[in-house]
Amino acid sequence: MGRRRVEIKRIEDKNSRQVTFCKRRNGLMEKARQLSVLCGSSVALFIVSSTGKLYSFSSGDSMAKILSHYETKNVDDRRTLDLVEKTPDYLSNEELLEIVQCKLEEAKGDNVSVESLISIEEQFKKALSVTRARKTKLMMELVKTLQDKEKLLKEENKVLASQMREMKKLLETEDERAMSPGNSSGNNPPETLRLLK
Amino acid sequence: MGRRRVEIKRIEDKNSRQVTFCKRRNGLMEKARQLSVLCGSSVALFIVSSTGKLYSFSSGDSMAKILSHYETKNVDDRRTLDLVEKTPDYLSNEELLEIVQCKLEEAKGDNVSVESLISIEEQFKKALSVTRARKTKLMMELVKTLQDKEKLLKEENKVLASQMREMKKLLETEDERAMSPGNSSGNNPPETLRLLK
DNA sequence: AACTATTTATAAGA
DNA sequence: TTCTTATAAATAGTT
Repeated sequence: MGRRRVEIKRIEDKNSRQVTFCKRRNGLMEKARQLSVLCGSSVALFIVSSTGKLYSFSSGDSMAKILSHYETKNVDDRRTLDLVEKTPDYLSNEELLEIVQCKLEEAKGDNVSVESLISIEEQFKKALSVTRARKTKLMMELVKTLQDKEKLLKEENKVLASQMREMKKLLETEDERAMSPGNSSGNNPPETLRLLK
Repeated sequence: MGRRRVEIKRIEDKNSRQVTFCKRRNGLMEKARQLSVLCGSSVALFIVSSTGKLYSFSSGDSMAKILSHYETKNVDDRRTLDLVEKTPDYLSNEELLEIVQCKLEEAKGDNVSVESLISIEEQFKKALSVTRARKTKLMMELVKTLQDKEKLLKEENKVLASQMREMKKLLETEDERAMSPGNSSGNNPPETLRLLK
């Protein structure tokens, strides 16, 4: 949406990359806000520029709410995982074989054609494939969710840690002043300095 | 950007809210991806629908770079995941079939017995089973690791938060003292108290 | 930081 | 639901 169409690949020119980053970051944040308002959904967005600066948006009561959703989602995760655990696919082949052999046994006396049995086997295989694919997909999604979650928590951690540092600095500054009140460096007049802290 | 301008406020009609959610969620995810690619920035996006379903995007790379003390583990995760992704087990059945059929073709002119072919097939199946089992195990372990990591990070978070509360309390106490100097239970002289403000 | 020519996203309709 | 289309919005290149 500009003067010309742009390929989605890393912008090599440092300057225009910076400009684009700024523009699109703002756009993305605004879109995130709009989604959360329009649809009443919780949204958390973290952007780290290539220079390491963090920008974040989160809707309403923010991370706490989203994290509480995670709590409930964890239950779902467990359920999914249990389901997956109870589908030991390395047995399915043999099970399938067994079932087919069972059918074969049944058909011994009758005039069931080999062709129809082959077709049955193919059907079983197809069903197995589908199930297996679904299982893999589920697990991949679960892994992705967990990795994203990890990132979110790390970000939250980082934010907390930086707030901590700020506070510590504040406390230390006050301690220093308490120890040597006259020592404050600055171009501000003393009265202002006192008030500023 | 539609047939008419739309105010950014909660959509009351449940149905069109759902439709809008779906459309804008996709749009937002795509925008997030584009930003991360174009500008080489790390982006993490979490969306929770009003019905509680979680959608997330995160750029694969350098988020971890910034949080370097978790880096090595993350790299391992990625590697494992890549490995797993490159093992699409729902194709294996057909691949196996193909290989066996290939063998069958080869053996056409020769006097290879059906028995030996069956044995070859069984061997293939066994190998497949083992691979599949190993893959599942790997994924399960990865999921477990990630869940443990999540727990750990949450703990760390909790600790940080409580330390924060402690500090805040400390700061507030000092503010109070500053506001009413005569009331201080302190060993600090008045001059110091004034400075603490 | 502002300005537009364009592209892109999407609201409403089919 | 999915596709189509008219229009609003975002933004690439420019000033």
